[in-house]
Amino acid sequence: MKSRKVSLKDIAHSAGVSTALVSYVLSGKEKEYRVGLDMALKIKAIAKELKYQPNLLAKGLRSGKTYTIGLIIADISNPFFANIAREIEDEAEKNGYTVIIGSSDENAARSWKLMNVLINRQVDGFIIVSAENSEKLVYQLVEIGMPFVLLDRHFPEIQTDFVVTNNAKASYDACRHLIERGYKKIGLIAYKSDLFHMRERIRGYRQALNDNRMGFRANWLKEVYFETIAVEIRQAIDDMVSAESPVDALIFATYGLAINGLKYINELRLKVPDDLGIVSFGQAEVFDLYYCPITFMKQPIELLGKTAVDVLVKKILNPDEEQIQISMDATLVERESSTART
Amino acid sequence: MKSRKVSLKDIAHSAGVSTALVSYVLSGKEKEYRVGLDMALKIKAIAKELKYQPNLLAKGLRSGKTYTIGLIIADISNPFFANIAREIEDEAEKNGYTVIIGSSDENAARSWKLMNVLINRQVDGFIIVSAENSEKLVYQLVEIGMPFVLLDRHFPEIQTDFVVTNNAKASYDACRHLIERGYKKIGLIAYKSDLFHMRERIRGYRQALNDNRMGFRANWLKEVYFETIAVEIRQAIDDMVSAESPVDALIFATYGLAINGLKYINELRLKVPDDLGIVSFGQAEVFDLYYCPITFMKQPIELLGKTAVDVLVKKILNPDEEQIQISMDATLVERESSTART
DNA sequence: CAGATTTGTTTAATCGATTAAGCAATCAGG
DNA sequence: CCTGATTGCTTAATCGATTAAACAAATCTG
Repeated sequence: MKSRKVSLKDIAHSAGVSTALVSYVLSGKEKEYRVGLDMALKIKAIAKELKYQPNLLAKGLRSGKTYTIGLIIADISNPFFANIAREIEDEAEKNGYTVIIGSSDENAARSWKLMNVLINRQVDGFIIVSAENSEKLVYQLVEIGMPFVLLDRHFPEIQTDFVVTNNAKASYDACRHLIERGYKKIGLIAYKSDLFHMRERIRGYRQALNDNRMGFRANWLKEVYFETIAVEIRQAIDDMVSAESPVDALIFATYGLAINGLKYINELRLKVPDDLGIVSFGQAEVFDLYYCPITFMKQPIELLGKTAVDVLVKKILNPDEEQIQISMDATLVERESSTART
Repeated sequence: MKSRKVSLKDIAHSAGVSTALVSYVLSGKEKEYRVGLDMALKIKAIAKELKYQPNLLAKGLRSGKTYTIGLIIADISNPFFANIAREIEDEAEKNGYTVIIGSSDENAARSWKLMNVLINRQVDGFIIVSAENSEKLVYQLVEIGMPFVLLDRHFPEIQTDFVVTNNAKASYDACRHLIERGYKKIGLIAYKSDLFHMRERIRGYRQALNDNRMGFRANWLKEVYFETIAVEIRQAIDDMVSAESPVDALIFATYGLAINGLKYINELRLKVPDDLGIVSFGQAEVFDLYYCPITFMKQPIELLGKTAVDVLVKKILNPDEEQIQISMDATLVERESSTART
């Protein structure tokens, strides 16, 4: 049963030739190394008969290329990341690469550990959705000359390749949309974070309010900690709706915030959009199936994933390629949760 | 910038000793191979200073162990699989293993291709959520003596290790629950599939109807093709609700069916649970946030994932371990979508 | 037909680690 | 002081592939 693995040597032996010849033939270099036609055929036949499968470890060790991409994301069980992972997987396969995914839990230490495991496995490059305070990773990758692309989030003060959404604009558009629909007191719930994409989502919102001469109150903008989201978001919403000047619309800066927020809004029996208009970031089936389908900023997930892979592959093939920085627009998908105020 | 990688040889050179010694020390075998204490310390110090990182390809090549698990699932962007992948990832890490995930798209050919890529990468074992008609994979793995565990689905006619949910019971419980709540004409929408878990879900449903002397009509049981789910499910539901004897409750056999079905039910403006009681398999945020939270059969995702890894690791360590076949119960989580009929 | 060229194949080093076997030097015991 | 055990380290083979260099035989050239 346990038929030992078939190696080049076995084929060579069976054909009565050296392993070199077998290698030449099976790696398609028969012309280049002028292998005899009949011998080439014979070797191919034997390889097929023995069901030869190359050992990619050996290949990688020798060649220094593993055709493997390390993907570090926050959490594969978050649909945004799961979807993007799927796109990356598919695009990578098209390019002959395999993807190894790791979840960082938005935790810099875990990211660091993951990165090292993957480096030791000799991945050819990284696609990274950065966790907070993980600049160190980026510097490390630069230092060892490892190709990488930041996805979805980047550090503006560090020069790197990246593929991201234009978050300030997305947030601006979300807010402006609510304004146009007649909402007057628009709140935003975001994560408490120094990550640029989150700062941008906050900035875009503030900007839209300003540009449209809308009022703003401190309790309309809430930043909650990722780790304690469940409790904090309740306080945040309580505060936003019960204040002397309660919000009439809410923007959720991420999918996770929306899920937690909507659950509590349901508990409070607030009706969307009559009591509260909603626009959210992220995307998932839940936005369609909510009793009042949720207006959301649709990020170009497919394109983000595909582009990240393409950029990375380009970088792997030519590390001296000049820096590639791509920012894509999100599009607003209007549903009933932001129906016009009368 | 591109500081070449540090190898054992570099450390050996820097310490003025042979690579063997370095290897002994860094792999913690200093006692066993009686390395001098001061030399051991010196080597460790140099390794740390040079920031030595072992090349896992070389290690794997030499030792025949890569501490890598191949995970083949239907689709990482399906929350059920994403969640289970996450559990597997975490449990694998605890055991010192890295996971490589591939999505098969419920496609046997793609599964086969994926399996081979992973075999070539010398994974130590597989966790597989089988696609239809992929018995061949199982036979292949058995033949080459590769440890593996089937997850979520298994082939009853093939003796393998597996970790699954007791689907007949789950389905039975789902149906009985609806019966107990006073529903009289209960339908089931499943996938058209020979996969055992799907047959079992259908069987459990039929059994529950029988045991409770409930009526049954052919148009209450629909099987739709995975590939054409979006159109087919509309026909199916049309047929089920508009027949001369329309259903008053519906069981969705999977998450994907539920999503598509609920969308159409919304379109039809059918009210849950008044027009239609619902129980679904699968699990996701959407069940909580639907206007009428959905009663569902909660599979023990965490335990399924964890157990699959544990079983696989056991098999890897001791391939002659006797067969491990584990079936776990799903629990019914009651929400408003199956509120009692008056 | 001698020398140059081409053709077809082998030899052996290499990637980075592991590990069995071997070899000095030191030490203990008689 | 000799013998045998112990300690500390080195040598070299190995995992499975790649590939530069060498080599022998066949073919060409003038």
